[in-house]
Amino acid sequence: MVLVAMDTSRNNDNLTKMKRSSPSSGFGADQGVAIKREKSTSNGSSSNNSGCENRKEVQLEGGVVDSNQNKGGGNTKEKSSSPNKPSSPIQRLELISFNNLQAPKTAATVRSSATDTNSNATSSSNKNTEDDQLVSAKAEMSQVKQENERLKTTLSKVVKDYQSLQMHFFDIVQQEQTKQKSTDKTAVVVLPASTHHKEIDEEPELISLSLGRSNSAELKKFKDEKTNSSSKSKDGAGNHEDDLNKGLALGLGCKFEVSNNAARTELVTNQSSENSFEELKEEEVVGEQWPPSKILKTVRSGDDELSQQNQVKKARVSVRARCDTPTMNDGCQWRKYGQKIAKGNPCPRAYYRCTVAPACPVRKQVQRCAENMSILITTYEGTHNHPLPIAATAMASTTSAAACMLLSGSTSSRPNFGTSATTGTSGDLNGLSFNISDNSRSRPFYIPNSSISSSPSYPTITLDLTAPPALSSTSASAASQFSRLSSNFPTTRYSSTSLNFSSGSESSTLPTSWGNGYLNYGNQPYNKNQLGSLNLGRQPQENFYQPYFQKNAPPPPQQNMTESIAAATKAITSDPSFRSALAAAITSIVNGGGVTGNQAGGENIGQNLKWE
DNA sequence: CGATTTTGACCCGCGC
DNA sequence: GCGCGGGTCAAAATCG
Repeated sequence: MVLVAMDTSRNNDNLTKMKRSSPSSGFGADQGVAIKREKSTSNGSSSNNSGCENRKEVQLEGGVVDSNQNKGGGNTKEKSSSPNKPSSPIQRLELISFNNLQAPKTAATVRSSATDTNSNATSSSNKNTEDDQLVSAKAEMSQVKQENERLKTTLSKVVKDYQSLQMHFFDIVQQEQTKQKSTDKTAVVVLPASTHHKEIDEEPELISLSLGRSNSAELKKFKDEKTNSSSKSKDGAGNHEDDLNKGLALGLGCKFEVSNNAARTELVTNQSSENSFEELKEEEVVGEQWPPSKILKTVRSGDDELSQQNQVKKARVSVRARCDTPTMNDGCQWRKYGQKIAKGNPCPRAYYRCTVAPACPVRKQVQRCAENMSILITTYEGTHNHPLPIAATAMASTTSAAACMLLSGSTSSRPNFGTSATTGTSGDLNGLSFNISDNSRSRPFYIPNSSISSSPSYPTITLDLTAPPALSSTSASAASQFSRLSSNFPTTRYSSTSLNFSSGSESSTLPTSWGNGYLNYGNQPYNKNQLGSLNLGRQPQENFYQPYFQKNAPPPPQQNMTESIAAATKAITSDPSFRSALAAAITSIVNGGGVTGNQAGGENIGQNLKWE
C-alpha cells in the first residue's frame, strides 16, 4: 500500500523535477527512506515469525490496525512516540495471538527436553507432569482463544458502530449545510439545545466546530433532537452516550484508527459539497491528498472544478501556542527541509514535512510570533495518509477537524462571516459557559496571523492554544476559556478562522496580554513538575529566541505548549463538574488513541492532550 | 554511517 | 516584464 502511494507520488515529483536541471539526488533520498522503512517492517515481522499469521488474521478482520505497530518502537526524539500501546484492543489481540502459538511451543520444548535427558525410570512421571502441562497449556490456549474471539467480536462491533455513527454524523452535517445554504443564520441549530441562545447570528464554521463532543445530558438532548430530525436514528439502545462521543469525535476529528482515509475522505466530501467525490477518492488512492500546488498544477490544470478543489485542499490549520521549544512536539515525525526569513517577522520560518511515511503530503511551517516570541505558530497543511503514532493523533485530529470545519465553511456562502459574531457572545454548552468573540474586533492580533501563511490563497484556520496566563480553577470560567471560539475575516479571499482555547477574558482584551500572559507563565501552578518531562528533539532555532526567554521569563526547561495544555487540562479535569465541559470544548483536540479512546471522556483528556 | 539540519539557489505566483 | 516574496530543492554540514 505504502509503496503504491510512494511510487505514484514519486511520479508526481518527477513531473516537477523534470523541470529542474538535476533530477537525481532528491529522488534518491526519498528512495532510500522508502527502502529503509520496508526493511524495518519486514524485520519486525520476521522476528516475530510465530505471531505473524495470527496477527495478520486479526488485522484483516478488524481492518483497522495501525500498520506501524510491527515496527520496533524507537525511543529517540519524536520517534519515541511509539505506536505500540499495550492498552489498545488491537495490541491486546496481537499479544493474545502470539501467546496462542507460544504456549504449545513451550510445552513441546519441555517434552522434548525431558525425553532427551531422562531415561525409562523417570519418563513415566515426567510424562504425567508433561501431560498436565500440556493440558493446562491447552486450557490456557482455549481461554485465550475465547478471549481473542471476544475481542474480535468487540472490535468488529466497534467498527460497525463507528461506521453507522459516521454515516449518521454525515447526515447531520449535510442537513446542516443545506440549511446553511438556505439561510446564513441557522448556525445556532447546530448548537446544543441550550438555554442561552444569544448566538443567533454566529457563523456556521464556529458552530460546526463547537459541536459538543460531550457526554453530558445537554448534548445528548441536542443530539437526540438532531437524530430525530434527521429521521435516521437506529442505535437508540445501549451506550448512547458513548456512541455520541464516538460518532462526534470520529466525525470531527477524522479519526485515524478506523478506516482512516476513508473516513477523512468521506468527511471532506460531505462537508464540501462542491467537491467531486470521485476526485477525492482518486486522490486518496494515490496517497497525495494535499499535493503541492506545483504538482497539482502540472498534473491537472485548466479545470475549474479541480482548481477549486485545489483551493479547498490547501486549507491550513494554524496552531498558536506558547512554546519555548523550536517546535511543538505533536507526536509526529518531521524533517526540516527549509527555512526562510519571512517578511514582517524577524523570526525565521521553518518548513517541515512529515516523515512518518515516505509519501505523506503533510507539511508544517513553524514560526515565532513577531509580536510575542513566546508564541509559536505552527501551520499544518495536508492530511496524513498513513496511520499515526498515538501521540500524534491528538494534534492530527485537531488539525483535521479544524480543516474540515474550515473546508465545510469555505464551501458555503457566508457573507456575514466575521462580522456577525458579537464580542463576548456567550452560550451554554453542556453546562459550561460558551464564548464566541469577534476576533477582528477584540483581537486585531490575529490579523498578522497571516504572516505565517501570508499567501491569501490559503484558507487558514487558527487554533489558539496559548496557555492561559492564570487559569482559573473554577470550572465554569475555565470551561469558557477552553471553549472559546473566535474568528475574523481578514482581507483575503478566504476566511481565516480562529479558535481560541486560551484564557478568554484576558486574551480578548488586548494583544499585549499575550506578553503578560507569558510573563506569568513561569509562575503558573501547572508546571512540568506536575506533568513529567517531554521528549524534545534537537532545537536548532533555540539560539534565536533564547535570549528573549532568558531575559523575560525563563520557563522551566522542556516545558512546551503541549505541557501547558496538558497542565490546564489536568487541573481542570480534576474538577468532576468540569469534565463534561472540557470534553465538549476540546474533544476535537483529543484523540483517545484507540478505537475506544473517545469513550474515555474527560477523564483521559489530560493524558491525551499531552502530545508526547 | 545514516539521518537530519543548514543554507544558498532556484522556481513560481502575484502585484505593480 | 520585472521585482518581490513565499516555498522548495539539494548539496554540504552536522549530529547521534
